[in-house]
Amino acid sequence: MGITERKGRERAEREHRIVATARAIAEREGWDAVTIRRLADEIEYSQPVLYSHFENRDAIVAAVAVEGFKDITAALRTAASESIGRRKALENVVLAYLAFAMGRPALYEAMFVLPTKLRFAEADTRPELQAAFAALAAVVKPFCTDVAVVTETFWAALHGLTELERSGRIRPAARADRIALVVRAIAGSGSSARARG
Amino acid sequence: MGITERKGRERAEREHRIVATARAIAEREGWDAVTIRRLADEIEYSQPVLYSHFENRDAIVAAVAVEGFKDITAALRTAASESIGRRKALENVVLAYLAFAMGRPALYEAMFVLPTKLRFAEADTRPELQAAFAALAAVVKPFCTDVAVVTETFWAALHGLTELERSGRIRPAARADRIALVVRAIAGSGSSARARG
DNA sequence: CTTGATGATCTAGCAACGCTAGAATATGGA
DNA sequence: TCCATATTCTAGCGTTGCTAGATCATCAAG
Repeated sequence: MGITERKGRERAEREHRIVATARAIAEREGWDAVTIRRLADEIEYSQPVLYSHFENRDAIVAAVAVEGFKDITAALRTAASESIGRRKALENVVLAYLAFAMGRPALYEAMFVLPTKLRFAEADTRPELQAAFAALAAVVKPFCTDVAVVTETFWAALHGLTELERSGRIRPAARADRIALVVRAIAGSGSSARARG
Repeated sequence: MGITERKGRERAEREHRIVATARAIAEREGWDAVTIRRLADEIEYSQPVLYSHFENRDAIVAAVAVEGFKDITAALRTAASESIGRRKALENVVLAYLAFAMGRPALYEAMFVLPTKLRFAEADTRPELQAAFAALAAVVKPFCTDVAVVTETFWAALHGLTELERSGRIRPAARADRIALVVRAIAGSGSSARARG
């Protein structure tokens, strides 16, 4: 009797459709357009059904954010693995990070700007978030001893560059210069402590 | 016949009260609590009066943000001027920036996080915003040639550190280490190009 | 002083929001 | 066939930003 299983699958699939629809609307029209009524319309169920899946609207945004962390982790890992040499890896990860943020502004917004209860750097941190952090740490590690601190600061620089550029507070034209600055700050200007990998 | 002038003064004073009230509510209870009805209540006028001063709610938030930029400019200037030596000035400005952001989260949110039409790095940039940028540039200038690029990157790092720590994504305990890292990245680890001031 | 126009202010209400109580419907075992 | 359970829906509450149209105060002209 796979009845319960079938119901469970259908339920899981519906939940996935909610998240996918929310993400699609947000990326096309912004998060303001993602209303419970609109989502209910698009998945062809009434509004209360959404609340049997998620506690409230924020929980839906958070679910999209978690998807975003999976995606960015994959993007950063690819950027690192396709690079030759640790310095190039560092640089390509920076480029990949900014490309991700600029290319999917709504997704990035869900991950970092909108009020969320997702926590980092704590015991209950979700694995998706830890994985993203680890992907950043991987390319930083060859250049330092205190990996955690450097990764956090590195990440802060990337996030700051993203937000300030996205809100028009720093000059887009100077992006490459700023990136070079960050890379040099971590990898050093000359050949680093040990020779190139 | 100062009638028109008196009316103008009263109007300006009422506008100031709106902004001050919005800021006060936001800092005490968060921006969600800043509703048009609430503001109308507190200034003892009806709601449409607010719309004779500001186009919409966002414009009120923006007005508070501009006040915030004046405040942070003052804080950064003080931190710099009270420091002995350019490296200490840089370090104290970093501390002042983070103290400002952490001490007035709602104000900082209005300045950087909430959707605003305030622009930077453009012709129509408001003087308050330029002044804040200049205050950061002042302490960076002794350590580099391309002041604009370094200031933008410096600012991005500060903003990133602020946001990631405020949203619980990096460890508060490691703040001092991260700050040291940023300061060293700009000022250099040993004595900088020229001797200390 | 009265009148009429102008501008300032208010009352009342619209449409949309997140969310939920309670009715209606479908499901599956006795 | 009947009932209990679980699922889904209808309808609506309270709140939001914002606005049309009524009301009121002000002041120059007659």
